[in-house]
Amino acid sequence: MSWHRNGDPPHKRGYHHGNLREALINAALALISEKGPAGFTFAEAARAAGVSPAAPYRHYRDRDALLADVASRGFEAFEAALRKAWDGGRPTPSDAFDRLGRAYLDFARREPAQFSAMFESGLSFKTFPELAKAGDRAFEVLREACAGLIATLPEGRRPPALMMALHIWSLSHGIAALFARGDDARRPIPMTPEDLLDAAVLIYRDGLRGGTG
Amino acid sequence: MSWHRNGDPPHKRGYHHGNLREALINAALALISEKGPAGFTFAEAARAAGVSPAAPYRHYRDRDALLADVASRGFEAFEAALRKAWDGGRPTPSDAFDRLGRAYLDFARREPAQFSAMFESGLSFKTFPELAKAGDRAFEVLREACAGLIATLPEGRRPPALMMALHIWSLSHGIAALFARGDDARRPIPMTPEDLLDAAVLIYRDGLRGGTG
DNA sequence: TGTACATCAGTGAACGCGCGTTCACTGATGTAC
DNA sequence: TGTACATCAGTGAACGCGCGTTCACTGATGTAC
Repeated sequence: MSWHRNGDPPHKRGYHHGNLREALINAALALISEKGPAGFTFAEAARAAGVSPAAPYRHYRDRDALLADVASRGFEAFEAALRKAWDGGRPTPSDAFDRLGRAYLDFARREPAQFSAMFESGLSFKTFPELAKAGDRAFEVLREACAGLIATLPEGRRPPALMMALHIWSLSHGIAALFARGDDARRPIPMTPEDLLDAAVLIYRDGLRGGTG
Repeated sequence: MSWHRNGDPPHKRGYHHGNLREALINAALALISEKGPAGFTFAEAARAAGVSPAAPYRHYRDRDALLADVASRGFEAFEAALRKAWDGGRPTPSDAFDRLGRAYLDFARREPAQFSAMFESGLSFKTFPELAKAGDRAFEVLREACAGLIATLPEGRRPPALMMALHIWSLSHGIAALFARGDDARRPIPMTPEDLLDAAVLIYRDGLRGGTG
C-alpha cells in the first residue's frame, strides 16, 4: 500500500520514496488502529509503506522513536483541535468552554490510534522529553480556557486556574478513556459521553460559584 | 526465580510445580511492571516461573488469556479495596466517600501492573466478557457509595446515582491515569493526586447541594 | 550549460534470536476395588 | 492395605516464522565551478 494521497500526481515513485517519514507515520497509525500501540512492528510499518525493512532506519532510530513521533504529532493535532474549539473564548467563555470539552471527547473518538499513542503507549517522558513538551502545550490551551472562565467569576470566588484545568482535564480524560474511545475497550453507558461531561462540568461550575468553601 | 512465598515450606518442587497458575500470574505482573502490558511474552512468563515453555498451555489458551486473568483478578482486588474503604458508609457517608476516592488512587499507585492490565491492556470486552463483569462489580461499589451519599442530600436535589458514580469514576480514573500511576508515564503536578481529587470532589458536591440547576 | 563530485535515501541479502506452538513422552497423583 | 489404572501436569526437543539490525551497495538529487 502506498500512502501518496489519491489526488496527488503519480509521483512516479522510483528508487526514492520521497515521503517516507509521513508514510511510516500513517502506516503506524493504521496498525495501531487495528491492534493497539503494542501491535505494530518496525518491519510491518516498512512493509505497509512499500519499502525495504532497512529503510526506516534512515529516519528513526527504532520503533519507539517512531511511536514517539506519532504521539508528538498527535499532541499537536490535539492542541490545534482544542485551540480551535476554544476560539479565544468567543462568543462567551462559557459557550467556548463547552465546545472545548466536546472537542476532547471528539478527538478520542475520531482518532483512537493517536489517542492511545499519546496516552497509553507507555513511552517514558524521560526518554522522550519532547513528548512531554507537546503534551504540555496541549494542556496549556485548557489552562488558558480555565483562566478565561475564571475571570467571569466574582472576585473572592476564583479558584487557581491550574487546579481547575487539572480537574477538567482529569474529568475529560477519564470519560474519554473509559467511555468515548473508538475501540473494543469502550464501556457502554446509557448516555452519550458528551452529555455525561456536560452534566459534570455544569455541576462543577455550580460548585465553584455557589460553594460553601 | 520461584514464586513460592518465602515463609512457605520448601514444597520440594519436583516434576509438578503445584501452583503454576499463580506463579504465571505473578510472573506476568512482574514483567508488566518492568515493561508494560505489551512487554511480556508467554515464554518469558514460563521462564520466570521456572517451567518449560510448553507448560503454560496446560492452564491458558494463550498470552491474552493469561493477561485477561491478571486483569480479572486485578478488578477483584480493586473491588475489595474499594469496598473496604467505603465500609458501608461508616462513620458517615461523607467520610467514607473521601476514603473511597483515596483508595482508587492508592490502588493505581501501589499496583501499577494490575492497573494497566485492567485499563490499558487493550483486551476486548467482547472476547473476554468475564473481564467486563469483574469491572462492573468494582463499579457497583462506587455506585452504592454514591447512592449512600445522595441519601443525605435534601429531596429535590438528588441526582441519579448512576450519573454521579460515572462522574466520580471518570474523575478518579483521569487523575489516576494521568498523575497517580506508579511509572514513567506519570505527569508531575505541584500537588498530590489525593489533594487534587479531594478538592474536585468537594467542589462537585457543593455543586450538587447548592447548584443553580 | 555541462561536468564532477558529495550526499542523501533507498536496496536486498544476510544473520542471530526468541517466540509461539506442537508432539510424543513421562513422572506424580488420585481412585476403584 | 495393595494394586492397577486413569488422569493430570509437567518435560524437552523440534519446527517455522518474523523481527531487529547490519552491511556493502547503488540510484537519485543537489551543488560548485
